[in-house]
Amino acid sequence: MGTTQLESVPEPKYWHLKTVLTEALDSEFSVGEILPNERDLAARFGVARATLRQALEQLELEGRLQRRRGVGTTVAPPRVGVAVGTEQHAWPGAPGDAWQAVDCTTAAPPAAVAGALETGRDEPVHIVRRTRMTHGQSVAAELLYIPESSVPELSAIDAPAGPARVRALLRELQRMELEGQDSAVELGSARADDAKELDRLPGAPVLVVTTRYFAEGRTAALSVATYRADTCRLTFGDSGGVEIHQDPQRRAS
Amino acid sequence: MGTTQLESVPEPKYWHLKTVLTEALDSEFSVGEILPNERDLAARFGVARATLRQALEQLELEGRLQRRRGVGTTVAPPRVGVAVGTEQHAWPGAPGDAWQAVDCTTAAPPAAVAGALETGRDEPVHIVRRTRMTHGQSVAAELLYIPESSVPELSAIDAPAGPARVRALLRELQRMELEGQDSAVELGSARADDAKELDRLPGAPVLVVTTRYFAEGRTAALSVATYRADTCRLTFGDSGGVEIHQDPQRRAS
DNA sequence: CAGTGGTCTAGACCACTAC
DNA sequence: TAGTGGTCTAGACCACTGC
Repeated sequence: MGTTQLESVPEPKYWHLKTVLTEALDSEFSVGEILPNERDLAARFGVARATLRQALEQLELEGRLQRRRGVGTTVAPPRVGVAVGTEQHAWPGAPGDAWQAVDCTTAAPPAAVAGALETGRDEPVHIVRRTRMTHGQSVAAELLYIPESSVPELSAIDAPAGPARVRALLRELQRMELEGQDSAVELGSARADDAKELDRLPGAPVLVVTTRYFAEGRTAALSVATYRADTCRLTFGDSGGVEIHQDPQRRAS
Repeated sequence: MGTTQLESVPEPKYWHLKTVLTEALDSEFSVGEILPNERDLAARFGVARATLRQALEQLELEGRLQRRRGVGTTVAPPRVGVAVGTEQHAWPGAPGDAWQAVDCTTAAPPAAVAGALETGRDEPVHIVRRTRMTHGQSVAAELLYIPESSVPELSAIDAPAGPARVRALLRELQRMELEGQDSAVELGSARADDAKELDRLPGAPVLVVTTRYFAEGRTAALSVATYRADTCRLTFGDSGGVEIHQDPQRRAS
């Protein structure tokens, strides 16, 4: 009765480790600095390497660390804010667009895309692959689906391949009046092709932003953009975003 | 020369396993169904349990599975779309608000919050804790920071504690004209208190939505909301969101 | 109580990077 | 070639759920 033992829950080691490392990162390391390797760190903390890795994985997920095979673990810079929802809507490819076209094909859409486009599974769509750069690093890869019926002029003349074709496609889109758009954000893991584009390993956590563009009473285009979750903070709305990390810890100064 | 050996890269086992399981989930299982336990599954696929778990973790991250200690692994329902960016901005607590207050304290703000509020580190803020329910399950936990200077009337009269105090606080806020708001979304991991609120383990992946509310030429309130990343799809914009998962796999029917 | 997922260990080997 | 992080194994024990 009345033992002083509160909190009988033993905190998992990797959780405690993460806390310790977080504090160390805040106080003793600066951005870009390389940490000791995993074997040394594990030994220093007296845990198995797998346990240490569990803590490192979480810190990487939170954007505090960056790990690269063959190189080492470094302290990551703060996440960059990337604007994904502007106040005034605009077609992809409009002036000021941050995206850069990579290539372009025409094929039958995946079932899920066909559903969102409310188009038949048989109607081919143009698929434009684009990437988005910020501060010299690529932060997102996008697949832009445009049904042939959205750009009827283009399919008739069979435009040239490559970048010229992309330009023609987007120019055709912009001739319509954009009636609205909406977006959704969810967590996903990078497919092999996206991972390559983003310089990450397959399965890396990404924020998937799906945007529908409405024109002429239907969905005229669909964009599926995958952003690096470790380095990006997606901003919506009036101004440039907020500088907050989820770090409501109070430090007794 | 010209060996047929393409793709000399050996695909990691857990990655292949994930693919196989994904296909099985699509074709052979229905929502809510329970999978065999991890030890059986690992044996069936001829891998160590840790390897199997790596695949399951990714599937849970993608919202395909739900795992609960002591119970088992079940097939998750599709993610629910939750609206976080309405076209017409509104104060927290406005009519139609999906949030429910839990409690309320007054304290010095964490340093990061003080920065975003552009208030002194010394000025106390009201901290309202709220939760958001959808379809009978809680999907988000929020901390709402309101500087005392944003609700001067309230601090003067020293309102009653509990829910009544929260109502008084939000009522005071709504007397100001909301001049704008902006939001940012980033990936995080659940703190212990949030995890408890969300019925998840600490460290579970969450989408952190940080919203600033502007009034009278400054930031009048700050909301930090953590959404369950496994079950939620955050929607912004005109209509109710998109029904797309990142699943551009084409099935040869 | 039996059965589940969660944590942890002490190894091993592989893929990649840089010198 | 040496050193890094990434994958994988075969165990063990713990915390939690439901009967």
